Amino acid sequence: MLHVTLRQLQVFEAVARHLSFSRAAEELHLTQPAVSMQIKQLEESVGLPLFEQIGKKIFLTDAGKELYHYSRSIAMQLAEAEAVLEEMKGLKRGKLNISVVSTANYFAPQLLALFCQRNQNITLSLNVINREVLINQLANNEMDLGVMGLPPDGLDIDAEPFMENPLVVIASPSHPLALEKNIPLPRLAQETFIVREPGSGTRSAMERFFAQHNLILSTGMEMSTDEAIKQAVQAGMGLGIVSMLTIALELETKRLVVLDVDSFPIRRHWYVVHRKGKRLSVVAQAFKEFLLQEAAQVMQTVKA
Amino acid sequence: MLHVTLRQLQVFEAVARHLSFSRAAEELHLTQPAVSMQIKQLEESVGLPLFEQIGKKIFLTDAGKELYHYSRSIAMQLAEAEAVLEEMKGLKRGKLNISVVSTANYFAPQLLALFCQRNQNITLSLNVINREVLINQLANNEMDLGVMGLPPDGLDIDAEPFMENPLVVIASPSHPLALEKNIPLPRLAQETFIVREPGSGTRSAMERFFAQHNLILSTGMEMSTDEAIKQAVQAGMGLGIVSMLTIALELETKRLVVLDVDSFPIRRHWYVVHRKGKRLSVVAQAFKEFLLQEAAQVMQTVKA
DNA sequence: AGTTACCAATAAGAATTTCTTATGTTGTTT
DNA sequence: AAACAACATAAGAAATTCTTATTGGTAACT
Repeated sequence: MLHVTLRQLQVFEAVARHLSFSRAAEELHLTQPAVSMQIKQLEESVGLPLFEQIGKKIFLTDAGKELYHYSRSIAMQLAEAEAVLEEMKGLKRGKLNISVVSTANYFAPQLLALFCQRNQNITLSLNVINREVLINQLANNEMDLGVMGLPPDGLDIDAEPFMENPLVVIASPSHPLALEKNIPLPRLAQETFIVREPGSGTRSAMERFFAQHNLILSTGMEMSTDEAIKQAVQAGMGLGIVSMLTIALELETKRLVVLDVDSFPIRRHWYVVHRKGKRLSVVAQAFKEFLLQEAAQVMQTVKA
Repeated sequence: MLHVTLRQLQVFEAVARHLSFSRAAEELHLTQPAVSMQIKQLEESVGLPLFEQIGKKIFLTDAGKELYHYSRSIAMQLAEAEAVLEEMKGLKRGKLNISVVSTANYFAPQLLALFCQRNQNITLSLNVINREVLINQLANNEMDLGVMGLPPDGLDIDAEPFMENPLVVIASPSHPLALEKNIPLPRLAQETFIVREPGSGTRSAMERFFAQHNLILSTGMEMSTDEAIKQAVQAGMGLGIVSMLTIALELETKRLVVLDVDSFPIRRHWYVVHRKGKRLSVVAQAFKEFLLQEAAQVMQTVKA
């Protein structure tokens, strides 16, 4: 490999531009011998003379002309790199890789949209995956930030709650319990529940809740999305437990109702998570703070 | 300006590629701490972290990914520059700027063509100009090599003869002297000569020759090209003095004849010239040697 | 848990590179 | 011939880039 230094190329570029060692030295705030030496070394490692002196003036040799071309090109690249990195420091630009758990799909896009609107030039990629995959990504550092309902225990995770995530029992409006008030919790044991697949956050939260209250719930069908559960509940196939945030539309259009069960809603939160010790990029840090400080309020506004 | 070194970028590129400081150190035949330091300095001058360590593995940050892109690009440029310069060293490639005096136009192209044929990848530019302009270019280092009939005295010129350049007297076949033998030189004083413009090499050689032999020649028309002189002589407007090389075609087709005058032909030579002290490029050097060693022979062959 | 292995960070000093000052050489100008 | 302008050269100072030796932290294996 050619043993040229960037310094040599910079000096060379200046000399070639001025066609003068002394002028170049001035421009670079160097002494003239320093320039001479750099050029000499450069010529040495290139193996060809780059300048020729005819009388008082100096000229570029053919080799010099070629190298001048490349020097300028490299200088351009560097300047561009500098500009890009400088922008990244100022949050003006950056990439943000976010993974959210399926359920968050009902509100995350709105938050992301708002954040992007405020901070132009940010390239954002949103990954909607289930809880298990997200935990995997977290372990392998394949994303900047994650949003999930309940951070896992084992791993070293930095998780902070930023918004409420009430789980409620939903039913078709025609369900016998639809109009009742203060339904006692044990009453649910008689009902069939349509649940998410094992590994889902909602599913495990639900199981833990029933276990805590010494209830055995009869699970009917398993569905892999909240959307499917809502459909099944609407069709009268049983009750469901979902995040309040996912059913705004169905409540409004009276396709579903929330049952008034004792001890409900289950009070949970949405967490923004990243692996402990991960150095967040400026953009990621900004988005995290945006979530912590404004997400709850923003979602309220949207709902109203 | 960013104070990055090429070394830093090289080291960074290796680390980014291997995602390991130790592997990069091996590849570069360095110790691991050396790599650590280079990266640290690079991060310092960039102002952003380039890697992040999660557990045992390291990953590129966004800034790192950007810089990686530019590092590779710069490395490519350098490799390309190296290849080009390496080729130039080996004569495989190069540029050659040659200026020839107008008269040389009759043979120079053939020589150049042969040289180019032998050495592919050489970019050649041939400049046909008159003697005065050529001397100017010589002084200003605006060309690699020149070909002229008589090198100027004043300047520091390195001139070497490489081929004969006999000047002969030409006439129309219908001219009274056309068939005479051993025409005495003074006889020419009665004839009218069609000559090149002042400043032309042929013109001054001619004037010097007549002055040496104490003859006053009567010049009729002045023409700025040898081609025009030949036309005029054919038309019977007088005699001409031109280089033998320029009239091969006309002799063959009997449009012109060479007069058998005493002391003729004027024995001159073609010279390859460059400013003294000029560092000839490898290509230029090669062409010069080609002229010195083969030109005469090649032109013989072509004529025959 | 304790041990081992691996990887990167840090510290100190050696080797190398890159500067500056001082001076020499060459070609141009007066 | 002398003065000037421009690059080359030499020697030593300053800065950098290495190496060796050591520390700290994480993961894997008894």
